[in-house]
Amino acid sequence: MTRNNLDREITQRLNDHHIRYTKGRQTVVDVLSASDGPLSAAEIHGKLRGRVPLSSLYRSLSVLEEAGVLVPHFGHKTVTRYELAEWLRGHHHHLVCLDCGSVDDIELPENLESEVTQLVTGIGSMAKFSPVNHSLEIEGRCVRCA
Amino acid sequence: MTRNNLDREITQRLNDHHIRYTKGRQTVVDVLSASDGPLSAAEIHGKLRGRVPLSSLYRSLSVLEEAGVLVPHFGHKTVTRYELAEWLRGHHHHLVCLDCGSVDDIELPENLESEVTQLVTGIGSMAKFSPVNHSLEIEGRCVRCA
DNA sequence: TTCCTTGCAAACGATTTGCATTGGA
DNA sequence: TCCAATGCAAATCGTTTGCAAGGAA
Repeated sequence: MTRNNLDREITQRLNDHHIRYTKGRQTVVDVLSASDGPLSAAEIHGKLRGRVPLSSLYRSLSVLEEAGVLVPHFGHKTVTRYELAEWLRGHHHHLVCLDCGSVDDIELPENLESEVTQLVTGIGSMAKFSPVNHSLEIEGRCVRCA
Repeated sequence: MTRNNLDREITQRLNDHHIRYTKGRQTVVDVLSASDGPLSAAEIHGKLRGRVPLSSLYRSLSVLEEAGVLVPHFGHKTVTRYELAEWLRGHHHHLVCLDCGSVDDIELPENLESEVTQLVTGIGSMAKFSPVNHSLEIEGRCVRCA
């Protein structure tokens, strides 16, 4: 999705939720959309050179999460990382490096992804569970740490 | 795995690591092996009616994690939940309920599981990533909340 | 004895909240 | 104007750590 499209979509969505798309919130979205993996509040804070106070960041994050713009990811450690929601960022899975702790997104080719979806559907009916979404979390070593 | 087997395996493993399998640590393992999903320190503390102080629980958990007996699971929220490691508990995936937050384990029939494994292997070579383990996290609604 | 484990209390780090101020519709 | 959004500082909550006491080898 182009940056303009992203902006339009989000503005729209926030309007629907009667939430303002303020400068601070745009900043958060900008940083996250430029990232290739989920980021924590502290990481975003760092990328903004501390210009936005942490408390405001946390507030922006939770507002954007409620609106369905962001999704939290709980990879490892005590910190929560966020990324753009699927309808903005596309469906993907995660590669979690056991050594450096980095979390990278990965998009599967269509055929593989549809296999996963079928699997999930099957599991749902097998377990009397109604799947809403899924994520394949793969732990291992990234290229840098291998 | 029977409870006696479990005990023997763990004792062995801890011996190898020069770590004592004390009463407190056994208690933690007992509670976790009786559970059908990962539990947080606070939850274990509750099940033990507060008889074991939280700080000791946390210490037991981290010792058992280092020894490879327990594995942390970061489902939702800020709390870390633990469960027995795969070599004790068997490989499985997670069903995370979006409403009540419960995390249930699910074991896939062999054919489905091998599909997942193949997928993971494929993804690894595709992404220059060395998979060590994987987990399919399915979010949705459990029977109770559906 | 010697080293590991435990309990308690204090310390920490991530996140949340109260309150006064600022800013946008 | 009026309510939502922000900044700051204080409060919370999960988790970790220092230190003295208890236990096993």
